[in-house]
Amino acid sequence: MATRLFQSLLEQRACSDCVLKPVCKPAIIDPEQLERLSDHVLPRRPIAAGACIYAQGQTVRSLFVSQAGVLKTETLSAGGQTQVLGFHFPGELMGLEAVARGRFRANAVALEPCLICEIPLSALDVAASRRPEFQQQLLKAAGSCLADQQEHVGRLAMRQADERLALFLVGLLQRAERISGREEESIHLAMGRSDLGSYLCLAIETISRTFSALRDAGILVVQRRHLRVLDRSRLMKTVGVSQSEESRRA
Amino acid sequence: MATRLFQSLLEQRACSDCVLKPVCKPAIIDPEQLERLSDHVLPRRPIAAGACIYAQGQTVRSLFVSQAGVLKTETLSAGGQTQVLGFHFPGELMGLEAVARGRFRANAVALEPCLICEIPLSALDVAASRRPEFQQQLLKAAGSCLADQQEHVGRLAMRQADERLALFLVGLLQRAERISGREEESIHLAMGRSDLGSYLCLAIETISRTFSALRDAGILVVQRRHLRVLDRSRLMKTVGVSQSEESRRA
DNA sequence: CGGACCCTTGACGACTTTCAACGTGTGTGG
DNA sequence: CCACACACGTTGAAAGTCGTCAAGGGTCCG
Repeated sequence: MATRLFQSLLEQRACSDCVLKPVCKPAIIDPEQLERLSDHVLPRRPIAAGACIYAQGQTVRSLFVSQAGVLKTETLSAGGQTQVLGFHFPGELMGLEAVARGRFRANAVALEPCLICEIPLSALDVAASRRPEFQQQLLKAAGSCLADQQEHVGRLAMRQADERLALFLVGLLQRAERISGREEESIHLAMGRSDLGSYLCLAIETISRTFSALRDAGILVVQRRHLRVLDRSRLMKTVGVSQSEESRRA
Repeated sequence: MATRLFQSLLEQRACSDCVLKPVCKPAIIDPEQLERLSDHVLPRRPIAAGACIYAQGQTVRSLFVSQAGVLKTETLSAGGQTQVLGFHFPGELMGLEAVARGRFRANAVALEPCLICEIPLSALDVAASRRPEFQQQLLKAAGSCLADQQEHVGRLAMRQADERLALFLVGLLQRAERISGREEESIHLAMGRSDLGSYLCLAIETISRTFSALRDAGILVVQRRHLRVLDRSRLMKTVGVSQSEESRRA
């Protein structure tokens, strides 16, 4: 065990030269904390698209953060159907929901080639004992995950399909803009219609139709997984004001 | 600030005589940890039904655990509508989702008379610095919240209304049985149809109709908020096997 | 006893799902 | 280099479920 940690120390790369550093908002907010933690983060590991970084039922030994690339988490429900629980963008902590029971509750699958940082649970303890404030950071990261999940519930509560999808797209825009720091107008969807449908609890046909409706309305340009936002204000307005409500008011 | 903490120490009651102790699984798992923490938990406070223990937008200074009584958390969305995000049973940690941004994202409202434990964030720090393992407990509590929320997303993914409601009821049964330690057959709903509908993303009429359907099927006895489970196995079977699927197979 | 609130029930309409067929893009093999 | 297969995405038509509107019944409290 100690040898393993030692080995990881040998192989480590400092987080200070990690592209994640300015991005890693939810996972580790304070760059100073990052330095502390860097002693115990395993080296980043490249992951192929479609590969699994952890699987439902496995024992939890580490948490994960993507440095580059988007992942999805999905559970296999009783009926054998898969349910996409979330998408995880660079800098977002993964696996926390598993520590309570000690086993992963879902598969984490790379949607595109990824660079993954693995953080052994033992490293968290070490980091926390060295720097008590680190616990606060960790707690904030946990709170952030929880807040994300709650936001998703809020999305699902949007009754109409167009509201749900629009809210999701706005979220994507904002996440991308937080990273790049500038206003974005194009969106690349890392996930297919199938994953999107499962995530938003809509049939893939409904996803497709809703994209078409947004296209016909002149709000989006849709080319498979590449989107361009033509009318940002109307996209925002779609959230909370569904088509049916609009037509009812007219 | 220090005075305030000091005062809380004077008023404190030991968690060791807390009815929550054997119950407090998600919040603080190890009774020994409870002792540690007890030095810094504010005295329990009785809360009237309908009262608010924290409100959306307020600055977070403490986390909360109910000792007795169920609460709901709800957000006011842009449209002025409220969305129930969760129900919180005794022993479940509340407020964690707020620590990331520093402000509560929802109102926490008592559905019945409650006894609430308030845990100042500063107390968490103190407890963690005294006992490093406490961080693990806290992390598990956070993971537990996250897992609960994910389970709820899984519920919302159940397409049919009867599946969602049945899954919710099964969850209630299991929670009650975890606390009492014996098999329960009656359920008391702390929440009205309105909150239930918002939580499950269904109209209250649909909730009502679904209850009636379960009653007509001989699965439940429904008397307002008091339920009795007549046919547990068929209630379980309703989860994952909706009426329409059953009739389709027939 | 009246009123307010909560819950139930019915009818209708709208939205989404389902089933089915049809493009389109990509990759493999000839 | 082309042909084919396969996965992915789109579109159409029909059916079903749930939401909305409306009315009625039950319970608690003043």
